[in-house]
Amino acid sequence: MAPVTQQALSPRKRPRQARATATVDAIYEATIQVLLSDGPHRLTTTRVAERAGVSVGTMYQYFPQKQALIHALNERYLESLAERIETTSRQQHGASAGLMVQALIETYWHAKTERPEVTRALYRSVADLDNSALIERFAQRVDSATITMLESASDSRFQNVAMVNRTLVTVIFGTVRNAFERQLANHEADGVMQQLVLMCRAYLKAVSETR
Amino acid sequence: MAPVTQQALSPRKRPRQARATATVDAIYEATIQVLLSDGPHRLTTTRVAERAGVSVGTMYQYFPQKQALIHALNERYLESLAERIETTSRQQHGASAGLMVQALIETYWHAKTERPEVTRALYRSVADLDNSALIERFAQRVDSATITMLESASDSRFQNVAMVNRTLVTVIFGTVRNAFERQLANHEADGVMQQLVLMCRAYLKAVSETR
Amino acid sequence: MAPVTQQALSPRKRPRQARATATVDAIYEATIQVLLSDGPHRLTTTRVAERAGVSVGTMYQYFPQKQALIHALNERYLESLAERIETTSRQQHGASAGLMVQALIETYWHAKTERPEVTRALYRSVADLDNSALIERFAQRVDSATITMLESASDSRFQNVAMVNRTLVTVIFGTVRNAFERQLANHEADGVMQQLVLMCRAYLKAVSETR
Amino acid sequence: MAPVTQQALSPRKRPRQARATATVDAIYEATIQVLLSDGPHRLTTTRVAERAGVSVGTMYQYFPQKQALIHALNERYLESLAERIETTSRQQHGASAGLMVQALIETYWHAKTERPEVTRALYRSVADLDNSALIERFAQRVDSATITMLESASDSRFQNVAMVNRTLVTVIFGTVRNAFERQLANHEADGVMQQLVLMCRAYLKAVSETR
DNA sequence: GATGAATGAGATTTCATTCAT
DNA sequence: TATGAATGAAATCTCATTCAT
Repeated sequence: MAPVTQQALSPRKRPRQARATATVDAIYEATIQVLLSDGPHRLTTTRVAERAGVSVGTMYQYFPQKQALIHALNERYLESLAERIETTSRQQHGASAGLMVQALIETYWHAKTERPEVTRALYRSVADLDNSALIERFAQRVDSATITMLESASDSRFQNVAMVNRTLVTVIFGTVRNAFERQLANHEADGVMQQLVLMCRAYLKAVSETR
Repeated sequence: MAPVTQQALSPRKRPRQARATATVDAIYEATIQVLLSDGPHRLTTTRVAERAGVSVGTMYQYFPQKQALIHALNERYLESLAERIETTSRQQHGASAGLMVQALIETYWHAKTERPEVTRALYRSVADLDNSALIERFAQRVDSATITMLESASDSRFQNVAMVNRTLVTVIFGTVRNAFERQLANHEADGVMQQLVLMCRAYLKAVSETR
Repeated sequence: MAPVTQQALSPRKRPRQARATATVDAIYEATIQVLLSDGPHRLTTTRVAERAGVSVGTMYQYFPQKQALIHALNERYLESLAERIETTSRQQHGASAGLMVQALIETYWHAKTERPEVTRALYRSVADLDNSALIERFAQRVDSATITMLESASDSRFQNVAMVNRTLVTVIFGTVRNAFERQLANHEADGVMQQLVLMCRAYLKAVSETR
Repeated sequence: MAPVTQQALSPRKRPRQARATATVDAIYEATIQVLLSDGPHRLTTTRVAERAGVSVGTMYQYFPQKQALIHALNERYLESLAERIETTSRQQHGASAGLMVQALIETYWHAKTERPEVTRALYRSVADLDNSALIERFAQRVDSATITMLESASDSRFQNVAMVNRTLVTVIFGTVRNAFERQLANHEADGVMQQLVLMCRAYLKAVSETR
């Protein structure tokens, strides 16, 4: 396998013709399908190409390495996740802090559980990929959105909003992932999510000054 | 690759002699080394054997499949982690609930961060392994220990101790993993851990009846 | 294709068992066969392995890259060529300068023409290989042998033996190669070789002082 | 790859318009560039087209096969080389034989060294090409020109002018190539060229009858 | 004519696993 | 029992060539 350079992770060329765009989309979709049906270690370039209904050669026109595929997939996923969180943050602007964390938790949990196999596939796809840059970018977008939200809370004010935010985000994202991966029964998972809301609220009350 | 059967995942034979034990240990150590230095996709049987100073043939005496290696590695790790948590749980028996969660968080965080590369290597080794059975067993040991601990709290009593425990464990383990993986700066990570203690205590206060 | 590092050009491991030695020899022989029968651009790793009667995997145990094969082949060839020239140089020690160049020309010409297809195959195999290091080493061995020889000439003495030697070697080797590659008819090539002897002798007479 | 037929080696169509000529020139130039910067095994049709600023499709209008490109390149090169030699031969018509060989050596050496990378690139481009026909044609043009020249020598007359000429040409061209490929230091190469002149003159004197 | 997307055979290379010694 | 040579299926990736737009 060729060494993975940063540059090699971005698509080799942008599709210029309509045909090409369709091809790229088919490849994305096929990647997810293969990840789901065959698992990450059966995610091979030939399999993806076959499932996408294109030749390997075509795939390599757009993704110069296998890694580029997975990278692009994660990029897309984190992109859409960030957008959902930003949307929630905007919607909760000016609400009470309690409602904010509740909305955040729900958004994230839904994002992870609405297509659970996709989530699982993505978690597992990552093993070989250095996606710390992606994560970093994602974290910054999220932090910026949630801090803005928290600062607008109608009922609370925080001395060290950065730390409170970092704590909340770390706890919520970590807990959701863990609940997801522990494969809790549905009612158990729902219970944990409710308790998580409770917990975050108790925390917010403890660290906020009333406005 | 031969299909992975459950039976095939356990070492082919238990080491009976001192020499054999040393060999197996060398193999474990070598696996971690290779994982760290070469990454999971360069974790090959030849490389591990070479690093361990044995021949591939010998390695296959102890681990009938490559998967068995990784499986055994994770088993060992979770085993020792469970033991540490059980120890902590015993030590905190009868303490206040607040001290309990603090001890739990510290134990888990230390376990993850004292050899961070090993932790990272193990996280990454898992991609292709179905380790849900391992996780399940680990979770049960932990739950049983922490529930016993929580029930002995000197200052609190919980209506639904199972749920409270599940919540705490999910939150703590999830948060720790997330803090670890986000690669927070040291002081940030420490801050989050302190806040996590705070948060868990606030939660416990909210859901407990004074004894 | 992986980038060609210098290290990668030497055999990956030395054969330790008799079986392994036989394998390596078979591979060398097969490489020449394929080069001859299929031409350099049909020299593929699979073809060589097949012809050698081993699996590709085995071949890669000994030659980590396709280039390593060709490199080894050239190394072997230049090695034996250098030996022949050294032998000739020793044999002509103390002879007349005229006999020396005659012997040198004959040796080189025979070496090139006794298995002409092999010679041609090797010339063509080189296109992608940076064999300047090999050539350099070869040139030094040859220079050292021929200078020693020339200095011992019974009938001549040279002011600047290094230059005379460099000239002779460059002219002889170049002319032989060119005669070979121009595909002259046999009698034409023989004629040129005889004239070359004549020419070198005339040159030697012109630049030497009688002893 | 389609089998290479002789007919397929000539450009598919002659450029009739100025635009077409420019395109073909750009392709030639690009071929050399790619050969120089990427080496012969990275000489791909796509790369050449890209460097030439045309599409692959367009390139295939002019060169129906990749081989045709290299063939045409060599043809062009040998063509211009032959012309230079013819020019020199005409200029030296009637001069002394000594001046003739001197001029011939200088012409050839300059032709090879004025753009050394191009020379090297061309040498390496040839591996897979059967260019014996080209060489043959080139040799005949050269022979015819140099024989005519030699026959006009003011100071010498040769019994077997064909053989003398063949010898001179083979020696000079072979030596120049070898000096070039051995990568001699500049002063060494210049020295060899001067000695070569000396040598050829000594030879001519030995084989000629004074006129 | 020109373009460049698509093709797919085929090349290189890896690596889990076996088995003769 | 230990060794490590051998295996070969399978993976990644390339590139000459075609052809729809």
